[in-house]
Amino acid sequence: MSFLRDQEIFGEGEAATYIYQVQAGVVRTCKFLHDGRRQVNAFFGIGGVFGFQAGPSYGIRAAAACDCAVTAFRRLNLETIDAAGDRLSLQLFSLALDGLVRDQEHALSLGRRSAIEKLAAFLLGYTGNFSGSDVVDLPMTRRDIADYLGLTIETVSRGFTRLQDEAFIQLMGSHRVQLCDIIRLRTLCA
Amino acid sequence: MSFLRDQEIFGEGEAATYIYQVQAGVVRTCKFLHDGRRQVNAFFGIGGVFGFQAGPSYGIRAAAACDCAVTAFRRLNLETIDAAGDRLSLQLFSLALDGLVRDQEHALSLGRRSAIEKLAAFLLGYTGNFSGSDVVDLPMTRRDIADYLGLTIETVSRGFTRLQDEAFIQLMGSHRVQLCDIIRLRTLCA
DNA sequence: CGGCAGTTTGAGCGCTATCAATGAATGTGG
DNA sequence: CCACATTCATTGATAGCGCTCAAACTGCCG
Repeated sequence: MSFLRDQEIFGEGEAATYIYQVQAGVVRTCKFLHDGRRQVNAFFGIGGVFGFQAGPSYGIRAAAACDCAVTAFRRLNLETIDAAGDRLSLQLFSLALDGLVRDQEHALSLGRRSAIEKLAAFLLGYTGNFSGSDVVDLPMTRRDIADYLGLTIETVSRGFTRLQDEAFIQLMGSHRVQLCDIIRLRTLCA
Repeated sequence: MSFLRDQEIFGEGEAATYIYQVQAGVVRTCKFLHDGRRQVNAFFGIGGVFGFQAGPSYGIRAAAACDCAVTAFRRLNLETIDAAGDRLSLQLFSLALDGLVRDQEHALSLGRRSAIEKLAAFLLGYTGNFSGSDVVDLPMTRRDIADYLGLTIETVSRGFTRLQDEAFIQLMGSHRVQLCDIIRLRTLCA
C-alpha cells in the first residue's frame, strides 16, 4: 500500500486490525490534545513495524511523514497470536520490547534535555536507526521534528542553524544533514 | 523482597534476570543523563509489573519510591518464554503493550502539556490506576513527581497550590490529595 | 529542644514560545 | 516558460512560563 505525505494510515480509535511494516519512506505515529496540539510518538523508517495495540482499537494515529509504502499484516488478536506459533509471537514480543526502550529514551529527551540537546540526540538516534554514514536524510518536515521533540518549528530551525554555526553539523538543504563532529554531538546530549 | 525508600531494585546495565511485581508501596523506573538529570519513566503501584527488557541487561533503573515490597520472577530469556507456554507469553506480551500505551500518553504530557496540565493529567491518571475514590495517595516525593513530569519541585509545589486555590483539589498533607472537581480537571488536560 | 529532610513561597532571570516578516522551494495556470 | 500562489523554512523582536537561587516553614526523629 502506498501513501502520500500526511495521508492517514490509521486513526485513533479505529479498530486495530492490522500491523504494518514500512517498505519505503517514513511513517510517524502521534497523539493529539483536544485543542490540536500534537505529540509525535515515533518515526518508523524502512523495516520499521508499527500498529501494536493493547486493546481492540488503536490509541494513536499513524500517517505518512513523507510519501511512503507499507505492507499490512492482519493483526491476530492476542489469543490467537500464541496459537500461531512460537516464532511469530517471539518476533512481535521482541518488537514491542524494542518500542518500550525507544519510548524510555524519548521520554528522557522530552522531559530533561534542552532544545539543542534534543536536536543532537535526535540526529544521533536517527543515524543509528536509519543510516550508516554520517549524512542523514530527514524526509519529515520541521513541524514533524518539532512535534517529536516537544518544541516549535522556530526553535528547531534556530537549533539547526546554531549547530551549524558551531560546526557540529552541515545543513545540505533542509532535509539533509551531515554530522561533522559526532563525538562532540554525543557530549552535547549529556 | 522489601525495599526502603530510594533503595535500588535493579540498576541500568545490570543483567536482566528478573521481572518484578509490586506487592505493596510504589516503585519508580528512571533513566539518567550524565550530569545527573533524571527522568522518571513510570510509577508502579500494587500489582504493577516492571523489569521488562529487550536486551540482556536493563536499560533503566528501578528503585523504591516509598517503602515497598515486590516479588521477583526469574526472567526467562525470549527463546524460552515461548516454550514456557501460551499463557505466560500472552500475559507478558499484553503487559508490554500496556506499557507502550502508557508511554504514549506520558510522552504527550512531557512534550505538549503545560505544567498545570501535566499535574492535572498526572492526578487523573493516578486515580484511574491506583485508587477508586477521589482521594489519591501520593507516597512519592515532590522530586519524583517533578522528574516524572519533566518539571522542578518548585513548579510542582506551586502547581498544587494553584490547583487548590482554584478549587480543583484539596491538599490533605503533602502526600494526599482530594480531587474536588474531576470534571473540570479533565477539561484542564486539554 | 535542635537538626534534618522535604515542602512551600518569593524574587528574578533565561530559554523557548509567540507573533511577525522575509526568504526559499514547489506547484499551478496562463 | 514565466507570473503567481502556496507551503515550508529561516530569521527577528518580544513576552511569558518555568527554572534558578534563596529563604522560610513543616513534620519527624534523636
